[in-house]
Amino acid sequence: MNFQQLRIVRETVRQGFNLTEVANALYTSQSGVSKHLKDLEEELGIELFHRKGKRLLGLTEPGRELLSVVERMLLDAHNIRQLADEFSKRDQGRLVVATTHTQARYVLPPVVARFKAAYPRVQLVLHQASPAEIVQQLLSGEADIGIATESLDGVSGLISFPYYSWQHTVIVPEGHSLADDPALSLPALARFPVVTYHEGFTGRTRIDEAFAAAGLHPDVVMTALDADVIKTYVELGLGVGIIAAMAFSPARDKGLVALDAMHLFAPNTTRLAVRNGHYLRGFAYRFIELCAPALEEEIIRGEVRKAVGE
Amino acid sequence: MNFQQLRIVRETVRQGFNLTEVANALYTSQSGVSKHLKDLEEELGIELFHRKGKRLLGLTEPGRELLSVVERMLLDAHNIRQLADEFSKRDQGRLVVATTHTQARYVLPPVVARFKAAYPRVQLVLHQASPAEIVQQLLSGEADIGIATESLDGVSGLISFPYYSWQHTVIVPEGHSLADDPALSLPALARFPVVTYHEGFTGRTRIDEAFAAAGLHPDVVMTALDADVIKTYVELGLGVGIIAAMAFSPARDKGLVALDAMHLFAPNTTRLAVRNGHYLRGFAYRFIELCAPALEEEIIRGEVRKAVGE
DNA sequence: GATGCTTACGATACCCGTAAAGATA
DNA sequence: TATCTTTACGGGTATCGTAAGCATC
Repeated sequence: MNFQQLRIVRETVRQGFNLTEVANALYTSQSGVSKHLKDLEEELGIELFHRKGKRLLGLTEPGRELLSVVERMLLDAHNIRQLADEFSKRDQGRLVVATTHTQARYVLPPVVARFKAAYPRVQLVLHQASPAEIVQQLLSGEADIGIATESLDGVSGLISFPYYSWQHTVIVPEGHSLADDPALSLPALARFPVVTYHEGFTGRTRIDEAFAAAGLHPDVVMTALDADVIKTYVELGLGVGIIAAMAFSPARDKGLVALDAMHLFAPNTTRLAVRNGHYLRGFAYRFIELCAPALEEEIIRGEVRKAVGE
Repeated sequence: MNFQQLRIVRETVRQGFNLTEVANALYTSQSGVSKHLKDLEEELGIELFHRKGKRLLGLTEPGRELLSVVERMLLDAHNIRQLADEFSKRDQGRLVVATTHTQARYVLPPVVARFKAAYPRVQLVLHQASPAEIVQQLLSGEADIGIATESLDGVSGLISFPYYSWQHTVIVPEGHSLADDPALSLPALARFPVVTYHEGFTGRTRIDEAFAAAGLHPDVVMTALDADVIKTYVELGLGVGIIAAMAFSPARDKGLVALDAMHLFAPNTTRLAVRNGHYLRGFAYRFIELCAPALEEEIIRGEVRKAVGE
């Protein structure tokens, strides 16, 4: 049993049991992949894969049990390297943060600026992605830290922490009739076509919940992934927009007016997540502290430790 | 990085940083051991060991952190093999139970008999040892299951379960004056020389606590590891004996009388322990169920899972 | 001087990749 | 037929063990 064999087992599952793809992904020959799998199966004395003739179809029962252990072992192998770099490279390295448009555009810039100043030799990579993709990138080890308002909570294999709270705001073109309304209400809002986020993005859940609770069915004429697109179409008069409050800036967004909507939609909690059992470099903890000073290294390490194996 | 290197790292610590011993323990050459360690240190870019010239003295800070990950990886490697055997060998294998004299002699025989009948192809090994040694054997992976009344609780890296409760009894030679006493008391007992277990064995703690709470200082003239030795010397008139109740049998121990002592000493709880994160074969769970039917596989697996990494 | 670690070097076994053959859709 | 897996085989490399050299105690 060696690490290459374990990597091949993991990759075989990830690549949907196509050994040619596995070989490509691991930069090796497909004959070697095939042989390694057979060798491992022979050494262990069990079949790890269901086969139909020469095709691999899926994992056997022992294969499934083995896979979970293999995943942990390869994660540990990665952890060892990270740990070594932590001591040998200290302030050099790479930090991958997977996050949504809203965070990347309106929240993280000051954090990133301060981080880059503090750790100039760390290569900071921002992966902009959907909440679901962020989860995948964390689980696969592609990303070290994930930040999003949706999807991060309650995913097995991830630990997430509340990061900050924010609310939606309503935007309309200057001179819109709603702008005169001293106290905006949901029924008033629902009389206009609505432009807002896609489902599963940037607190869209809270928006739908609010309308549903009021028994309203707003006419959502357009959904977008980010506030910039929404603002563009609100300016064109397509409808009223509902966006994250921090995405609106009076100075920048001339021609638009933001209306207070704190009383209409429940607050959203953006969460910050890391993979369970994933060894983080020291500067990763510093990045998290820059985001939310309350999340100190010891707190996060403690949570991760508690949850290992869950 | 390969498994041999990791095994060598672990063994180097276990053997007190003597590479010659490491080579012997792993059945390989000492030059290879030396080279493997250097190769690994070079690959990781850090020093794992403190050196004074050519001698290894101990782990460095990164070495210590690495060791804990290495231990888990090697445990996982072992788990993979166990897991494979579970499917390929089913009812064959080896089960090592580390336990004390008292359990081995007076409690486990019926369990062992039933287990052997149910799993004739499993090699059942009983390691008789002191509670402290049992802990060591569990932690090192030498033993699969540990059973003892002392020491097993609260050891980090082990999970233990209460197994059953029992009490001490007082034994005296036939015709001894204490035998006429209708209600035995601690002061009465303390007037005679006492023969009982060594400290750290078979509930000795409870005995000491009881006397201390009563402000008594009994004259312990002899301590032994097991009840058979104690009985022998009580028969010779050396003193009164305090032993585990299940170690006395009127039919077998002629010449001795057991006196009720339930009201004198607190009850003892014998515990059953397994190593955290250690994959157990199916028959190991069956053995545990034979000991204590309430401890089903799911319960133990659940506890182990909860505690991983603690 | 005894013990213990490192380096050098030759034999071996293992791993990888090319190529051909066999199986599946 | 095109895709995919297995088997066979040769070249390269890494690992292992012997032996010698050199610190440490």
